[in-house]
Amino acid sequence: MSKGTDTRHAILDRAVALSSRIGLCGLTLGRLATTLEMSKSGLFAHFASKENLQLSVLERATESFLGTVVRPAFKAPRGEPRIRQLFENWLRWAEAMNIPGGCPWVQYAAEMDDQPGPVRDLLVEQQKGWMGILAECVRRAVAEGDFRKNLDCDQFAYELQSLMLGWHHSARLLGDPVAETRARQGFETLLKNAR
Amino acid sequence: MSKGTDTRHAILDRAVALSSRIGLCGLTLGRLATTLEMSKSGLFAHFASKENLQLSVLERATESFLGTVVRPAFKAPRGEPRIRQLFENWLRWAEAMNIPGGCPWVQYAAEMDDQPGPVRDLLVEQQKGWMGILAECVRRAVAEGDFRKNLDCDQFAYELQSLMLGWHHSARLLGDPVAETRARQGFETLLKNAR
DNA sequence: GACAAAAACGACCGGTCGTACTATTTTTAG
DNA sequence: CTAAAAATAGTACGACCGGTCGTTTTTGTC
Repeated sequence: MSKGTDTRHAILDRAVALSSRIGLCGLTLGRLATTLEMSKSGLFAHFASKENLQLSVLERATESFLGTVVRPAFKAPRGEPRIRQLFENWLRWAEAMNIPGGCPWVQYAAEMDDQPGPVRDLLVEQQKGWMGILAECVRRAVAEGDFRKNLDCDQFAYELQSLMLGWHHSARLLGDPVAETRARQGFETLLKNAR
Repeated sequence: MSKGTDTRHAILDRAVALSSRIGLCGLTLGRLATTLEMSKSGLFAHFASKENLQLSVLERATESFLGTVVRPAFKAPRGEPRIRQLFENWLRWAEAMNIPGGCPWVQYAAEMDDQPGPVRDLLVEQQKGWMGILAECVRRAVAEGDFRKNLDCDQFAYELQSLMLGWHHSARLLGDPVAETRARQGFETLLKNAR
């Protein structure tokens, strides 16, 4: 790997971590450069524009998410076990990837939902993709016989996603020590109702 | 009412609306002043600091929330009807108050969860208060006999809050046309499991 | 080890940020 | 009606924003 792509990766990893705390808009070239101990202009040269940097950050976050949450879960057997693993990996991925601000998607989703443009468009596409993966796994679980035949799979995905957002809110903002227990219990209820 | 407090209210109403789209950090004095057609310094004089403005915005948002969501719901009978009304009012309050960016709390929660300071502290206090109201209503519903005796009321509040966050995500970011239907269905499931 | 290409740098641009101080206008009370 | 008080506007500030440019340093190849 050439030096260029090497630093680019380092920049993006740091950018994902930083933006998980302060958002994609709050992320500034100067601040990012400082934490990387490099010059702002040197950093800027890799991306040509801030918007391009933001898009690259989103792409890097997806790579990370797929590699840490999705792909490992697909090693688990189809059906309920795989959904369990997805949930479990999701709970862990931010800390596993040393992302200090918790799941970046939660941050990005809230800040971009009223900021039209290419960045939002990409984010929406990525989030729809994730919801699609989730729903597909549920459909698979129905096919496997783990869940009842008449289950509304998109509804299941919706409620699971909601639980994850709720966990983030409760754990990160409110600092509730039992947030994870609550999320787990909600998840079990969700499963029970699906069987 | 004196002229001063009058403009102050006008400023804060506009600030809540604006910050629902761009957040408390993205909210700038200059931009806020421009939309109000007044000078930046004239606006600034009302608050003495940006942090103070942010705190005032939070207080104004709570006033608005209590007046639009909570108090009207408390006119409904104790128990399940009141919880139903809380949910219904919550779904409507952003548009009812002409807040263009959807529920400001969702925005604030995501952006402040890693920004220590008085603003975050106040927000956390407010959100805990809201969760407390929610849980208290559930406890009341148990006492009324609408819900089962062994219901975990805090868990109920947690899952209801999650549903609301999920609705915001699905409706505002993904633009899912059935988001509200999904939220309602999740709510009904929640109620059914609680009876 | 020479040398071109790639990468990183420092200085600087116009503009906006929050904030401070002063001046002017408007509101209010006697 | 008028003078004090309150509200608003004007101006200036240092810091930082995204972005440009020319220069220097590093890298990879022959």
